[in-house]
Amino acid sequence: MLKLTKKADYGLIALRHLASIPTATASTKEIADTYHLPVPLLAKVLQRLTQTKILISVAGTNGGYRLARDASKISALEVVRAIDGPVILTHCFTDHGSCDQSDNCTVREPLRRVHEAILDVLNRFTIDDLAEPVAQPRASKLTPLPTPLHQVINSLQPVSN
Amino acid sequence: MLKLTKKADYGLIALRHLASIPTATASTKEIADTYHLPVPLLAKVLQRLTQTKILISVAGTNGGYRLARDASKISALEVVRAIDGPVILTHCFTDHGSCDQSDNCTVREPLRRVHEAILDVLNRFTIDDLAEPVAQPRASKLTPLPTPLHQVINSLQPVSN
DNA sequence: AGATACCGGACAGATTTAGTCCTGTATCGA
DNA sequence: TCGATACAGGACTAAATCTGTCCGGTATCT
Repeated sequence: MLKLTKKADYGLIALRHLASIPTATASTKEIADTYHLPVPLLAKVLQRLTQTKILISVAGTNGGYRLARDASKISALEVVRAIDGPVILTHCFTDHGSCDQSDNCTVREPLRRVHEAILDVLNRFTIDDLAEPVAQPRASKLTPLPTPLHQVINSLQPVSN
Repeated sequence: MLKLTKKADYGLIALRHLASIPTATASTKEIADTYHLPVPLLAKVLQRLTQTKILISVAGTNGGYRLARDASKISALEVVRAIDGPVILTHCFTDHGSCDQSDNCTVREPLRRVHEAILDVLNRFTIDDLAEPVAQPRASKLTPLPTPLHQVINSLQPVSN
């Protein structure tokens, strides 16, 4: 759980590809072949990205897709939403407003903050970031509950959905 | 996509409940009744939390569950992992090491960082935070791509899985 | 004992995701 | 103008996952 769908993966891979190649344009088949992705599925993903104004499609021979704007202006959040629909951490948010009839779902507000923090991470991450891996190795020690998250979360820019 | 399962929700609700009540102990039925949750399902969740040393179970009449340690020492990440299994942002990480045979899955490393940032958010968030909602209204304007995430992510504590 | 309550596996239904198929339309180039 | 290329998009199937139920079993308190 709490994972991206393969479609979202494929979308990010494709966008990164388009952001990296000199021609800036590639067809579904080209991209699918390069990364060994199922063509029809990738096609659908790219169509969706086109509908949501992230890609521009060019029909006909030598056609394909290209980014609708600069890679630094396309956030991972936008991509994920376009492909998978709205991001939902807890069911409370969407369903019928409140959990069951009782509004003693006391965790809702606190979870909203976690939710927003995660959205913020995705919102800040752009296709540009994907295209240029920093690739510096990092220490890998699990630090349990390091610093209070309150301030961290409170300082974040609100992001809906 | 990118959402918690209901089980994880239930677990968090139950833990928050236990952290809030004076007796510090409650049975499955009590909790389920309070929040209108399906008893057998919640039971399974609580069992899992017991297996993973987050809860302590007390059998017999007037038995139930209580937190195995202070609420401030139980992170949301730990809970989610206990209930839903490892958190996986991209399939690349887990599957067969590399996507397909080709290692041109160029997005893997960058996505790992997003992944870690999200884990970090969950890791810092504790049951304690759940129990004390700050409940201050916040401005809600979507700020697209505010600040470069590079430094933000680089400054985070590494968390595996 | 007997009632309460946890333990844990097996199982069924619903939902979501992954992937395929097929028909249609637009564009380029010969 | 014809034909190949490539996008558009709906319908459909299969697999995986999630949700929820049912059951017999064990521990503990009164």
